[in-house]
Amino acid sequence: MSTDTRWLSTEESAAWVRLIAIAELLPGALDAQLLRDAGLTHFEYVALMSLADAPSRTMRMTELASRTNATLPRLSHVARRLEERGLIRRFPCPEDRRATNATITEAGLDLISEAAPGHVETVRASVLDALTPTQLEQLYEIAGAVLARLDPDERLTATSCQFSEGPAAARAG
Amino acid sequence: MSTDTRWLSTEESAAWVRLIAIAELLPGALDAQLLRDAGLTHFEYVALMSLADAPSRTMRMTELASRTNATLPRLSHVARRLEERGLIRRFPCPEDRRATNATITEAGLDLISEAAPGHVETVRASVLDALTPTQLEQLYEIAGAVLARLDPDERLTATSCQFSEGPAAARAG
DNA sequence: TCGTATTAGTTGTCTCAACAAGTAATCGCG
DNA sequence: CGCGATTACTTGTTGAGACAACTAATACGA
Repeated sequence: MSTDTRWLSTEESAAWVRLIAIAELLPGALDAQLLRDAGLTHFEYVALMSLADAPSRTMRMTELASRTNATLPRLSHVARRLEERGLIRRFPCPEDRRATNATITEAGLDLISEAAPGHVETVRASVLDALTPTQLEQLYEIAGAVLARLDPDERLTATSCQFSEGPAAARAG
Repeated sequence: MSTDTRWLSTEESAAWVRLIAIAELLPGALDAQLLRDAGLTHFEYVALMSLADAPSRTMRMTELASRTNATLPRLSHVARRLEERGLIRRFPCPEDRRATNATITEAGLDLISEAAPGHVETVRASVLDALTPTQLEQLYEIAGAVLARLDPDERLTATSCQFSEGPAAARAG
């Protein structure tokens, strides 16, 4: 019955409580702003951004699901809704006709281009602007160490560029 | 149209992507372990722990909702399910008969006592054991700075002791 | 080349959370 | 008092995600 549990020290408990509070609050804060200003959940925003950054603005459903930490059924439902709104298009993959490719449309690019500034502003206001440059570096290292446990094959962090002028640049291509 | 957006630098973007990946993955990891080993969601576990740590193991629904970042309707549904399972009990508050008090039962205390070691083990395996003592201290400071933005009145971090021998101690009381 | 296993996605079912509306008790002010 | 406003909570409805079952296409071994 393993009564030899290594309980948390005061320091560990305090840090953990704060981390879990962030994990609880952050998704809601991001969803709230994006839903209010662009009618998109954070998940939909990330999915659209991933497509915008992909070569030919196109990606396989499986690949997109992996990058966004979604199950394939979940992505399938979300993709149907985004397609109904005209933000993406789906078509069978020529090379492997089992597969489906998703492409972001012009309307989708328009939407994320409009949404990006407000989202970046929220990211700054809720997190980044609260940290010193030193803390930003520390956060990078700490989060890297944690993700080595939570996401060993780096599915979620493989995305090249989620911000800067990503969407606008994709636009020009 | 505010074209003067301060886009994220490379360092900011990298740290942000990692943080958001953690916020995405951590709740699922905690839910998975607790559901598998104790039949509880992480939310239910935190709610029960909050009650176990409260004076007389009792708390007002509104207070509990605030501490767990739940809306009152959500907590109401969850409390009904927990009550049906015999893990908590609800009764009208004597002082203010609009209010409802929730108390954790003996069965509830038993369950979280059994669940706590496995949960702590998961917390260690997924986060804490990946960090050096220095990084733990840095995480504490960083998370504090972020929560000053996300949770200004410290609703989520007000809980005294979520770990160590909290539940067992409450038991003796 | 036939048949089975595997891969890729979609669809259906159930559970849960968000939102809105409803109920009941208390407060506040004339 | 007494009546509207507020507070505390519950209930009903809608929508989204998890899981399992299903379809379709490909890979591969005999």
